[in-house]
Amino acid sequence: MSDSKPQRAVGVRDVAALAGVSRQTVSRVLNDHPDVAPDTHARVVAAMEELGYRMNNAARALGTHRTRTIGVLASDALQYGPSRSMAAIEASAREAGYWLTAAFADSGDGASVTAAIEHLRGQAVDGLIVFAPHARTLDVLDALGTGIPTVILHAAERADFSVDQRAGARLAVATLADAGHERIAHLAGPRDWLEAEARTAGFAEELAARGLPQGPVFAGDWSPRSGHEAAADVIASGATAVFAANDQMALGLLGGLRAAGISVPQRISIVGFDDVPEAAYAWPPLTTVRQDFEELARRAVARVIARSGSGAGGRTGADAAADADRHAADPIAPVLVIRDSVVAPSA
Amino acid sequence: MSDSKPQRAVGVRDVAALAGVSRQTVSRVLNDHPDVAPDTHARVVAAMEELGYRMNNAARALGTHRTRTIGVLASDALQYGPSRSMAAIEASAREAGYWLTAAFADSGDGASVTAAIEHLRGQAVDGLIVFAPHARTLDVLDALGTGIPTVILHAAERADFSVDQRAGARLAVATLADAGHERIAHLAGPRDWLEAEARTAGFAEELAARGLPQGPVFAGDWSPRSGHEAAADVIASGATAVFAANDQMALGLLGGLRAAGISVPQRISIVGFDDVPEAAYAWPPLTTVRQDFEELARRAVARVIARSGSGAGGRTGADAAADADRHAADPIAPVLVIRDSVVAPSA
DNA sequence: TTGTAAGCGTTATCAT
DNA sequence: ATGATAACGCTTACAA
Repeated sequence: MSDSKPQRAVGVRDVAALAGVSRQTVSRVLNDHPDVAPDTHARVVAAMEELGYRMNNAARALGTHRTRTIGVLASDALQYGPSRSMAAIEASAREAGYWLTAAFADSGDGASVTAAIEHLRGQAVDGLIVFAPHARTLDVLDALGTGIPTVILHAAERADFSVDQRAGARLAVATLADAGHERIAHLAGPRDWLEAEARTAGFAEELAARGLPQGPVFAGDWSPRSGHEAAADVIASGATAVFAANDQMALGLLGGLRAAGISVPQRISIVGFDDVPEAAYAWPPLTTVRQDFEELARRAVARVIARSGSGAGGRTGADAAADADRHAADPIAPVLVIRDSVVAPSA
Repeated sequence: MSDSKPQRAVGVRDVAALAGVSRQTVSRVLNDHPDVAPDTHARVVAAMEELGYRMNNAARALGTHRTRTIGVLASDALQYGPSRSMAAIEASAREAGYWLTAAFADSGDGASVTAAIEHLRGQAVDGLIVFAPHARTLDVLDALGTGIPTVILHAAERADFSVDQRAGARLAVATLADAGHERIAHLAGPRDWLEAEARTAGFAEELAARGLPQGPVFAGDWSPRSGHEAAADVIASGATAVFAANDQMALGLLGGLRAAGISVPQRISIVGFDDVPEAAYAWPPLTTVRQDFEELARRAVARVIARSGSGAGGRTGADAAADADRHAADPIAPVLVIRDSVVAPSA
């Protein structure tokens, strides 16, 4: 009962008093202002230490109209790529002294995307990183108009930054073709997924570039199940090789082929996409295409911070500028990881 | 050029003016206060609509000392369990009108955990949900003392809420034993992971309960690679069955066994843990133990909100109370998913 | 280089 | 049931 004061948290006021300066000077120290005498600075810092001062972000945000928070709309965050991106984004953001507010959504469901965006806007984030694997996500975004710096990821050619999906697909097909395959099938991702379409386009392109016949395209949904189920179609098609749009489907296909008594790679060669941890230790180890999600995240965060920091904020002019160079950055090149699921065709 | 005003965002002030009431009344509507005349309420709501009013959370937080934000320290969020939990937590939080601020960390690295916690505290979150797969995370947490309602997850018996890891392991071993296996090996997760230890304990318990000899325990690191590498040891041990502490290792082991010419399940039966999507479509489809992460997330979010809402905030008294019933909630029962990787031993 | 004064948009307190 | 007024903790002018 020594003190009946309502336990007020220490604020700039207290620090200022202890250091014998004004609140404003404390604020200057807090914000690394150039014009503070070295020893004043030291005194303030010491006072902060002694009092265990912690900034109140709400108060700062109220004054500056910036929250140092980036919102991430992580659609389909359970997929391998998005989950990797998410973790990498957090690391980059934290390093830059930013916080991350996350919202998840099912990108196939427009309402869920809208809800997530609204949620994030309500949080007054300084910028947005949106995973838009699905074209519909982009439509919703355009319709809503976020009004703040926004970076689109996981949307193939329509993304602000991306790993070159088409190039990756061509790499995969090239591997198969180089091994001598001519009847190459494609196990595609969902048609309304931008990255799936880009991979399918790359598949067709590489085939065309080599004068090879267009192979059959089977529709999957990224899941191991769909890969498993596609096995019958693949066998029926007479293809000697398959480019699967992701590793999960490739793994499922592997199981399905095995179950049907078809040996891989002797009878059918397979190339996947993503290089999930399982890929290297499947039987046979899967040849696949790896994407650099860390680099993707780094670029995205840097861009959002730069945009929000330049003061332009949510002005429409800034948005136009953003649009202008949306496609400027070169896509990141994927790399082929060669393992044992590709050999020359047996016939 | 019609208006040179600096584009001030609409606030309660504007809404109040348009509705012909005071700011305080608008605030009451915003907070669902009981004492507002129905038609006043309607008028205010209409005004908000018309002006496109959006609450400023920073301002609200400044007044209330609460941010309606839950911090999530998602250690090892790339693992299957944590990533599932994360998504589920976000859903629960959003439903309750809360935001999520995420920080990721490598739970094995104390410094990274400390940094993440500090980061989150700086954000003034109302509560914390911490994934503490690693004992060290718990130690760091205790040493730091968060000062706010905190819920521990993914820490086996030391968690506030959990899926019963030991029971799950016993389920797995029981399946193997029921099939007639007597030489059962365990492919364990990292020893300093609490959930790995709990699964190993369950393994030993079930064996003991049945009067079966304790089988060999091989150390893995959750990765498919470690499962793959354990194949040789498993073969050398003469075990006819293996309980793998997670599906990724089980899948890697499957590949390793295959590569060594050992057929599964004919020669060696396997049970995994997690029921990852790949498990059902591996060859053979993997029998495994499924955890209900959604339920886990629901409970965690409910608890954090309840604790932070009761007003006790960061008082030590509340912390003591939290400790008191930390182990009160019954663990969630895992369920066995029977597929084709278990048969009777051949010998 | 440092200090003073005036907000930022909301909620809390006390009236009415 | 509603209003007036003072916080909340910080930052941005503007002054000195």
